[in-house]
Amino acid sequence: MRSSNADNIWSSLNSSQRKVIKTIDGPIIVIAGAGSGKTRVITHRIVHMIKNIGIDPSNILALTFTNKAAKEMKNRISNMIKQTDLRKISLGTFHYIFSGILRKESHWLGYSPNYTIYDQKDSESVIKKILNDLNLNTSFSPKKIIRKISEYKNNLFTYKKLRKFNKEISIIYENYVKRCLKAEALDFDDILFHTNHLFFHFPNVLKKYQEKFKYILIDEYQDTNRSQNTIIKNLAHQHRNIFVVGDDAQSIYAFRGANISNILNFHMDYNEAKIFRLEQNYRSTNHIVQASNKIISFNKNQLFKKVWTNNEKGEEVKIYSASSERKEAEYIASHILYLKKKTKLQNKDFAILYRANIQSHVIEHTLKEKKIPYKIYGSISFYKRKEIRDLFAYFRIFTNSNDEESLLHIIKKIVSKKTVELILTLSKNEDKTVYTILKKWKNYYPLIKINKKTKNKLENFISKIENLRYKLNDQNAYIIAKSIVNFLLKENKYYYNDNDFQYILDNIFRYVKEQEPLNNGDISLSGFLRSFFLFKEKEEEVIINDENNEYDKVSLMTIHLSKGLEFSVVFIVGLEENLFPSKSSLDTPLKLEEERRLFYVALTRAQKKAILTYTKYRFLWGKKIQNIPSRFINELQEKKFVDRENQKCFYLSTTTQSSINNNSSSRIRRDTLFHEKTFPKKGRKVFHKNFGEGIILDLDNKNEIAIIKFHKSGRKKILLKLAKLIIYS
DNA sequence: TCTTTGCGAGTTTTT
DNA sequence: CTCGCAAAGA
Repeated sequence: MRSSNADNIWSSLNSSQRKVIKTIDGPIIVIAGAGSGKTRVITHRIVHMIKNIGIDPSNILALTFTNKAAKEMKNRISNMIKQTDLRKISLGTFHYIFSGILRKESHWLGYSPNYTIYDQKDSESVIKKILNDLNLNTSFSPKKIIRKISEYKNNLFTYKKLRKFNKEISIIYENYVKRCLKAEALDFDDILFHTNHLFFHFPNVLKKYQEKFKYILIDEYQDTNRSQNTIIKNLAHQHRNIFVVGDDAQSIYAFRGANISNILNFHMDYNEAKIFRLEQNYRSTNHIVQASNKIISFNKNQLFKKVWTNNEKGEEVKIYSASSERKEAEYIASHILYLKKKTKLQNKDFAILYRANIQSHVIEHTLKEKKIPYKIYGSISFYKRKEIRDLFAYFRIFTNSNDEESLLHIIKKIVSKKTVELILTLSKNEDKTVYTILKKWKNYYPLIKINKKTKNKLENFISKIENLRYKLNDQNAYIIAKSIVNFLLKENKYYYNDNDFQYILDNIFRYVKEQEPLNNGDISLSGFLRSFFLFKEKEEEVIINDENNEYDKVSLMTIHLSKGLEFSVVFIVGLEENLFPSKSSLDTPLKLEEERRLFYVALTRAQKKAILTYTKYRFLWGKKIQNIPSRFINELQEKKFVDRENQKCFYLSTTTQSSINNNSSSRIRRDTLFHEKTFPKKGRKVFHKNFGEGIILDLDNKNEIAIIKFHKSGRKKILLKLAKLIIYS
């Protein structure tokens, strides 16, 4: 029997979407073009499965790549089914879902359920210690090493297998794995890697989850890496009810190990698989759809698909050429104001998308100047603050006392470096964790040479921590966190002694509360930490410059972050060779195609209007560079759907362009052309992020260092290469 | 032991 | 410039 609600399920769908939803059993792959109602298909399918077919919601596993997508899906479903049913669905990101399973099954792997999650900073610091300990002098930075290890893990390559190919990295990798195990810590890749390990070595556990997850749905399948795909294959092996949705044209995470061949090879893994295509675009105007089709046609590697639309033609895709990045930003700002006046558009209907985060500075400044409220998506800044990192170190050792990174972070502030080193050596010799040594301090301190004061300090510290841990056992996250803060306020005279801290704490909790729909009511401290460390990267940072209008803001973000979103008007900025496509992508055709897909993603975010901008000169990384317009602009040279707002900008044919790219001497010559107005010059007015307004008094002969007189803070030497400086013309 | 100073390195995209 | 680290100074 169908309720009226269930009828609504069908009314908003077209016939091909309905067909996709009605096929429940067996492997299914849906190739869904941009704007074809992908999310709607997944959400309605889930609702249909539960309400019409009667499938138990706890048998459903739905995986997404971003927290944003998971949240969006939950919201949409929640309007159509019972709350109790919603809670039973396993819906979330790969990392979130499998970190939960690892918590439940951790005993198989020798971990505590309260294992710590290491972020990249933690991993880097572990690598640094390893390099120190092993006395290795590699040419690779810890960052590069951890990226390499990450790549291996995502391809399920163990250090043992690696030994033959790259001994040096393999040894570091091995040490890293052992240290993480000892600390009971998992990094992002471990969450997937260990899940694979679990399923591979413990068939009974695998069987349990195969039985539980009878129906598996995966969004953005083109972004799965090997590690993820293997988990899925194992889980789906028994019931084979696997439903994946993807668009090869929108694969933009190859640098993270995403492998398009997963989508191309789906029918090899499941030869009975049914293939559906969703090709009608509901999002964008005809001109935008045409332009994006044109762009993607330049890629050789792709599945056959023809995205089309019945929507109105709309305006042409606009291309604007500015003289400098400052002028580019001004154009964007004034164009927003103009469109707002002319139409009913609000701030929130606009998005400004860029390739690299660094491009946001000038735009932010200009928007502020023109009093346009905006918000910027990116990493959260408050976690970078020292107090917060300290506080979280305490949180983490409360849930997992073996977490070496966090413990050392704290101890370093209490005793000297030398003492820390002595303890570390002791821990190594005795093969005990640092926390164990401190806990049985009476047995251990006679073994090392330290003075009485230090000895007492540590003794004091550990007994207080142990007391508190005992007292707070099993309390909820909020109570524990509050007690820790109080404890710190009493103990340490340093930085936190005011309401400031309470405010920050409230912020953290509010943030996690916002994620609650994803977190299914887990209120333990380790649950809190898990969601915090898995979600924190994606939190949006809102810069308030208009208190009255909390929700109506222009969005600024990288194109990567914009995936899955849509806006009426989209600005894609900085369309210049070496920036977009990025410099490092130019050496291989494969990387270049990924950049093109990235551009495709950007363009297809737009519903009504897309505006592409590029500059002739850009002040980037300390140099004034004369830019060549991006090849993507060239690829759109079709009068039908493109409108060049201001000029006959100097187009180069593709052949000329590539010859310029290959010829580095001509590029150097271009770099040295400085007749543009917004570049540093004596007497020019500037604005500095910290020092405010000023005037350039002098420049060195390479134009690298400027002497600037600031109205407020006086004379300063400024390194142009790195200062976030805005130069007025 | 705590604070100050000085130096080198770093810019693609992120779960 | 900003961050982190190491060595010198108080």
